[in-house]
Parts: sequence; C-alpha cells; structure tokens
Amino acid sequence: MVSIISVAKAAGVSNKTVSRVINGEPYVTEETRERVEKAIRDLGYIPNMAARLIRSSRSNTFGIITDYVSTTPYSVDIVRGIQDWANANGKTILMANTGGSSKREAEIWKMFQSHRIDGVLYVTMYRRTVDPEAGDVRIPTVMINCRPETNELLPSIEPDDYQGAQDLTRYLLDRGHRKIGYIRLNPILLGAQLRLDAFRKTAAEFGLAESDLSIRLGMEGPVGAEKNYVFAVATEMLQQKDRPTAIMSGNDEMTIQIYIAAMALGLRIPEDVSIVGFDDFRTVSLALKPELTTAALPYYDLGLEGAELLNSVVAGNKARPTRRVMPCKLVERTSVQSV
Amino acid sequence: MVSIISVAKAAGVSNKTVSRVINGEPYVTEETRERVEKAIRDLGYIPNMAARLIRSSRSNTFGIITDYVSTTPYSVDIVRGIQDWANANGKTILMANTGGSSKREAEIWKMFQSHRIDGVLYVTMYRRTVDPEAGDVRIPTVMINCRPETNELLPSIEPDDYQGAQDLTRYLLDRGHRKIGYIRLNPILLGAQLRLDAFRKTAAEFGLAESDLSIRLGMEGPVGAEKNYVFAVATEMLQQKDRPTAIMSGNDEMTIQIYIAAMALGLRIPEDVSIVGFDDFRTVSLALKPELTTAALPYYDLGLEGAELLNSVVAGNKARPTRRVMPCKLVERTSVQSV
DNA sequence: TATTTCTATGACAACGTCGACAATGCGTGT
DNA sequence: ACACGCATTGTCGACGTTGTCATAGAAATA
Repeated sequence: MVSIISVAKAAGVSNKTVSRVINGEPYVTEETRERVEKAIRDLGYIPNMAARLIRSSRSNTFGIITDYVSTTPYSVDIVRGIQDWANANGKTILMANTGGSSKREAEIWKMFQSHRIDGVLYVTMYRRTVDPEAGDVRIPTVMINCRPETNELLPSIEPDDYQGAQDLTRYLLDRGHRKIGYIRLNPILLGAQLRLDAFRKTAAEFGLAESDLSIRLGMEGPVGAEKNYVFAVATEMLQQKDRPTAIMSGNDEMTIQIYIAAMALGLRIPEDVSIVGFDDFRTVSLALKPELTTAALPYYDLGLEGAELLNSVVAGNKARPTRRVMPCKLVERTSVQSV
Repeated sequence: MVSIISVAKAAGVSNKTVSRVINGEPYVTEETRERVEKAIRDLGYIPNMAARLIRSSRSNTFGIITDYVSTTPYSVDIVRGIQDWANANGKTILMANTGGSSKREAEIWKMFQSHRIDGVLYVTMYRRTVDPEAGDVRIPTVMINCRPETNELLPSIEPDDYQGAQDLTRYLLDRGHRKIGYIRLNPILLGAQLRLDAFRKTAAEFGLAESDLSIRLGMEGPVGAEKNYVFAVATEMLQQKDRPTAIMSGNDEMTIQIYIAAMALGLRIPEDVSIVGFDDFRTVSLALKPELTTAALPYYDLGLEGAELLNSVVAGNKARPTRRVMPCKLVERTSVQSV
C-alpha cells in the first residue's frame, strides 16, 4: 500500500510536508503543494484512517445502534438523514442493529468502543423509551425517536406525534365531521398514546362528547409480533347504525385494512367515509386510491438533526441536554371529504 | 484510553503476553492467562482496532455500497442478512449509499479504501445491471441483486425471478385459471423482464394462447420517479367483457391498487378474481384481506450468502466468479381460488 | 548592521498492536 | 553431567500518521 512516505520520496520532500498538504495546513509554498499533489495523484495515494486515528485519537466516526429500524421499512428515512449528514460533513458511519437482543447490544457497544467511535446515535423503530447499555465508558449519545427510560440526561430528538394528531383531528373537524372513529396503534408505543390524547383533547375542545368518538384498539402485543384486529374492528365500526363519517388510524399500514373493510361493505371513500392515516408511508399512502391524507412523520429530519446534535455534543458543547421535537406535516390528498 | 501496556503493567507481564492472551495464542500458562484477564476486566480494556489494522493490514471490515436499498422499504432484508452474517463472524460493516449519484459513488470507494476495507458488497434496490466504479485499486467485490454491466468477472448473487414467476403461474394454471391478466413492473428492471418471460413461457407450455393472456404495463420511467398506471390499467382489465379470472402483478405494492380497483367494481377476491403478487413485502401482503398469495424474494438469504461469498473471495478463494441464483419461495395465502 | 519575527521545511517520537526473534528454564534421553 | 527439545515469556521494531520542536533562510524592525 502506498503511504505518505512513498509520496514524500516521489515529491522530494519530508513526510511531514506531505501531511501538511493533505490536511491543508499553512506554511507550504504553492510550488511545493503542487508537486506533492501531483505525487499523490500519480501514486494513487489514499490516507490511512487507522493510522490517523491511532495518532490523533479522533475517529471521525459515528455509530448507529438500532433495534429494528435499519431492517424495517418504516423508518429507514432516519438512517438516510444520518447518512446524508455524515456524507456532507466527512464523517463515517458504523451501523449495527440489535434485533432486540440486549446481549447483542452489549457486544455492539464494545465493538463501537474498539473502533473508538466519537459518538452514538441510538435509534428505535417505533417511538418508545429505552435503556441504552453503554457499559462503563461514557460515549456521547443522542437518542432518536426514543427517550431514555432512566432519568439520565441524554439529549433526544422525537417527532411531535401530539401536534400531528392534533392537526389531523382539526382537519376533520374543520370539514364538518362530528362522528369520528379512531383505531388505535399498539399502546406499547409512546407515539400511540400521544396521538390518541391529541385526538381526544382536540375533539373535546371542539365540543364533541366522548360518545361521538368511537375509539377501538387495532393491535397489541410485543413489537414485531403483535396481534392485528384492524380489519375486524373497522368492519364492525362501519356496520354500526350510527357509523362515523370519518376514521382516523394509528398509521398508514392499518389504513389498508380500513379501506378494504369499507369497500367490502360497499362504502365509497371519501363519499361515504373519510379516512386519514399517520406516517405518510408512501408505499401505502400513494398506492391507495383515493390517495391517503395523512401526517408525515419527519423521519429524515430526525436523522439529519440528530447527527447534527450529536456532532455538537461531541465537540464539547455541554449545553443542557435538549429534548427536541420535530413537527409532523399534514399531507393533504383525497381521502377526506367535507360533510 | 487504557492500552495493552497499562494492562501489562497491572498484570506484571510484558505487553506481548497480554497480546497473546487477547488473541488466544498458545504458550501462556493458565495462571498467567487468568491474571491478565483479570487485569483486562479491572481496567475495562478494549482492543484498539485501528492499531490492530495498522499493524496487520487486515481491517476485518466489509463495506456495503447501495443505491437506495438501505433507505428504501423493499429490500432492507438484504442488509439484515449481511449484518447478521457479519455479527456471527466478527466482521464490521461500513455502509454508505449513493442515492444514485455516481460522483457520490466515487467518494464512497475512496472512503472505503481509506478505511482499508477487506471487501465490498455492492447492493442495488431493484435487480438491474450496474457498473461499479472501483477506481484504480481492485477491492474484492460481490454484487447482490444486480450484475456487472461490463463483462468483468465479478461474482454476483441474484434472486431467481424466473423460477418465482414460473411457480406462481403454474400455481394459477393448476387451479384451472385459463384467462390470466398480467400487470407489468417497470421494464427497466431486470427482474421485471424475467418474470414476464416466465409467465409467457409457462402459460404457453400449458397450451394457453397469447390471446388468453392480458399483458399490460403498470409502471415505467426512471427508478424512484416512475409513472404509475396500475389502478387505471387494473380497472380497465377487469371491466372487459371477457375479463381474466386471475391477475398476476409485478410486485405486492402494485397489488394494493389491483385490490382496490377490483373492489370498487364490486368484485370479490378471490371469488370473482384471484390475485397474486410478487416479493412478499409483508407490510402489504399481510395487510391485504384476503391475505396475498405471492412469491417471497429471498432478500435475507441474498445478504447472508453474499457476505459469505465475499468472505471466501477475500480469503483468496480464486475459484471462477460465480453467478449464483437463489430460489423464490411461493407463499400460499388466500387470495386465489380454483375455478 | 544587529536583532527580531515570520515563513517554510525537516527530524524525530509517539500512538497501540503484533510479528520476528531471543532468552530462560525445565524435563528427557544419552 | 551434557546436549537437546519444548514450553513460556520477553525485547524490539515496524505499521502510517501527526504533534512537537528544531532549523534555516527571508523579511521586518531597531
């Protein structure tokens, strides 16, 4: 492998001077710089990160620990956001996922440490509380889409589920809906509770009674192996004599089943029932006809901002640990009609 | 940071002996070994990979280059397969995605080289031919879900789209369907062509005439920004006086639209039309009611086998570059009925 | 002209690890 | 007692970089 020394020889300078050129340090004549750069090109020299790290003990690498996120369709955008940030800022990304095993998680922390990672982004697929097992050594960590279980003060970034559900509820209310069904996401998930709360409170603020709301559980059980009642629940809900004119649901995926339940009963969307989702999981929201009105989870921004935040933490910005929240954007399509 | 030297001091041995213990080398007394291990635990020593790499010039790291795969719902299982293999075999994974930009791709190769990666897994989201821009230095590379455009002899692993579509077609034929519709995937994709060929040939072998087949294009255009005609095409197909009794489609995502088109026309699935997908993208195939009969793409295995193959290439197994093909498994659910 | 301040460069050590080789000590066969 | 083989441990240097400090002119100041 061609090293800094071969370049130095070829350019007729010392290795330190080559190092200076590579790192854009001052005190190099234009003429020398060019000679060195030519030698670098000619020899196809590429700096050795390992050597650099060993010398300077800064790896310029972030680790991503996920549970299922990297391997699950929903929130891959978080990873994309992180990667784009890393790309733009010359950082390297080491990625590993626990698959839910805490033994595996411990190994990953160890592996990260052996690579002298600068910081860790702890990402979960569904928003929930977690307890990262950093081990003894304290690596700067930022939590994305989740928050620490203990009261440790780790900075975190989460989507604003409350605001998203509030916007969605208002959207329906503004369009005259006064009987609204709600099919709930797995209650284990932090976001599920917040969305439901927002729905309830917003409806109440508008003067709807609890009896105008038809709230049903759509799924439950351990993440990754939950029981799914959506189709049955939706069918039942839509068969009531006094059925809701609109249905909100925990996420877009559930919405597929609501659509099918409605259509199987001969109901048209949105003429007979309006439907809104949550997430803007486009594989679904755009494939449904009519296309789905939903609230977009800011996954990409979660990743981007999370990386940015981690970077400032690593840089020693001790400022009080933030718990930042990113807004959900309402995406209006054609699955809702005024009544 | 605690190094091998601090451990050596603590245990009262030379650093080389510590090294021996860490690497499980022979010629260490049980007693010494225990003393060293205790010191390692007490001090929380973790080996420095960078130093190890610089000394041995083996990074034990594989790089994954993807176009959109890591950031797209469909084929994340490939990545999961790779990660699981890496995990089981003590390798580290560096991941980067090009987002389709070839400038970005060149940077990634450079970055990988600067980390002295042992090998690269080149993964694409949709099966297609590609032209990896390795640059000057030759890093062992295995292609997953794609194959080299040029006739370079790079080993590759791909799903057996032909066999999958063949199985699916036979499945319908065996159940008495003699009028079959087919809504095509974007023809840019390698798999799309193979699936269609398999459909055509298998139907012909069974004695169906071309006129029994209703083959229509469902989407076209550049990957990531294609035009989608599925809903319209499906609606049209199902309104024909002599409509097909079964519809095959390019992938599960398209199937959502076919379901909705059918239901909007008052047709029941599978009583009035049978439907099969392709991919077994479970977010969709399990959410649809009735659940979708489809062919599962062996994404996970593609990743697992790809990593395994790369490992053997890196280990110097020069054997002729393989082009391996992994079978698709037919997943029978309830969207098909015999006629 | 003498002295100080820059600019441009190089020599050298150190980072943490492991490979090559040397050294020590103990048992075995002669 | 002597040479030999083998198990156990240690010494030393090298990997590719960069930080520290030194050096040598050139330019600026007194």
